[in-house]
Amino acid sequence: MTIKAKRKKTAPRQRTRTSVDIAEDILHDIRTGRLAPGDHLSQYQLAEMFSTSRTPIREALRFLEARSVISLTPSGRAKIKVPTPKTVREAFQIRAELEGLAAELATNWLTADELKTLQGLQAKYADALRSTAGNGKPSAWLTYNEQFHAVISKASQNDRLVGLIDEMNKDVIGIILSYAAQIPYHLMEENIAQHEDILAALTKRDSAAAKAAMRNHILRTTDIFLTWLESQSG
Amino acid sequence: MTIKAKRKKTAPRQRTRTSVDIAEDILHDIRTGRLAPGDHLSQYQLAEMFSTSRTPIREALRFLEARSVISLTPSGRAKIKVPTPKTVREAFQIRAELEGLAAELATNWLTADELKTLQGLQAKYADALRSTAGNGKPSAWLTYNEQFHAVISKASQNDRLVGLIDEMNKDVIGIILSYAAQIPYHLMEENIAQHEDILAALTKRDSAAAKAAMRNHILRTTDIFLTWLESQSG
DNA sequence: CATATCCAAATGGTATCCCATTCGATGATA
DNA sequence: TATCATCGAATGGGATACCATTTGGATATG
Repeated sequence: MTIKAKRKKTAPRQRTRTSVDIAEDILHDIRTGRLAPGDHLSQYQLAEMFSTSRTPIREALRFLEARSVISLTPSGRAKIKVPTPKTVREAFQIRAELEGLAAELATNWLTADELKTLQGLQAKYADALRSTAGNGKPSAWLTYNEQFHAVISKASQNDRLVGLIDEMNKDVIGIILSYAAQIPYHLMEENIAQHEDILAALTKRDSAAAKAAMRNHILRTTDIFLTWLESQSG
Repeated sequence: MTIKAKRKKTAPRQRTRTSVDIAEDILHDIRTGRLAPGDHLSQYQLAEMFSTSRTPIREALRFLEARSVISLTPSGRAKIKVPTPKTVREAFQIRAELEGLAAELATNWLTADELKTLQGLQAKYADALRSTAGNGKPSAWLTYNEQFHAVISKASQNDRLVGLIDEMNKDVIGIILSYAAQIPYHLMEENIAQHEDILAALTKRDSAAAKAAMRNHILRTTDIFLTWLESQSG
């Protein structure tokens, strides 16, 4: 009773949304490698894995299907989509456009505070990137990179755009970026300058330049990444 | 019996995917006005409406939630999102960028046949638009417009982009465009010239121009539409 | 060894229950 | 009369059990 009452006060509505939460959890498991692209997702296994019944699992799978994270075999089996060079390029092409637009719009809205935040993130990003030059350490700079992009995205003031970018990050890009930790430093180095370019354009309130810099940044990174990826597998 | 047997032969696998079909049906009902923005969707009512049980309905709702067609109240009630000038502008801003990219990419891939198709559609579009100058007839030209954009989108060869554009069309844009039949002709007239511009750029294989023309077209149309909409309600 | 057959597993859908929360109308009170 | 409290119906999320169908592999057979 007491516990129940307390729970009501501290977290009044944990009631709903579990199926969406499960979808997010699955996404997270994909990002962290617990579930791999190509894996088949059994509803029963998932139900056990998340200590729940099939009902919410099925809803979560629909959710992921709508997000095109999974595909269904003709028989209905859910399979985690496998990124190919083609789909990666497609996704990044779109992301370049979307984030370019975000940068363009953000130019009008970024506050002095946010610009300062971006500068701070950029400094930490560059530091982290340089300090991991040798070792293939996990992902210190990955976080700063994500935050850098997130601040700009949010500042676009276009909620739907923010949602779309976020969705793409969770769905595809994030999975891809998890490879990024393995890319040699010298290939990533130019990213620092690209972030500087973006920052400079934003500071000057030059929306066209900000857009161009952001597009260029993402497109270049795509090329670097795909070239590296091919050099690994080929 | 006979009918049932026949159905099994002609359409062997109507088995799966009904929940997604229901989602599409709901979308369709929204587009055609049977369901209106702001409506609350009761799982029980929908189940009855589609002669099915709650389970597929719930899955369909997740699907629509992932597509952000509906939003959930804190209690979990599904509500069809109501487009506001802000969200409309947001959606079209994104669409302008996405279709701009599609036009840019399509420049490299469009075949002579497709260009011819576009010219044909453009002629029919202009005709239909002019012939409905007076009366607020339903939507003869709407179809040609959709097809015109669809051909370009497909020609981008970026499947994910095609999916995104299609999704946006079904989710928001399509609903908005249903208003378009009511807009006076003189406001729509310049759309003909804009389509010409796009077509010209595509014919000249000028990807930058095609992109710019497409963006301009969509952005202008957004302004016209929103201005008109405000003049109606205000 | 190749092919045909059969069965277990998994899926989608249906039908009920159950519980917690929310909504709404009814009725009490200031 | 207006506001508030209350209680029951409606609704949503979840858990099970069951069924028909499809798939794919195991098994049997030529």
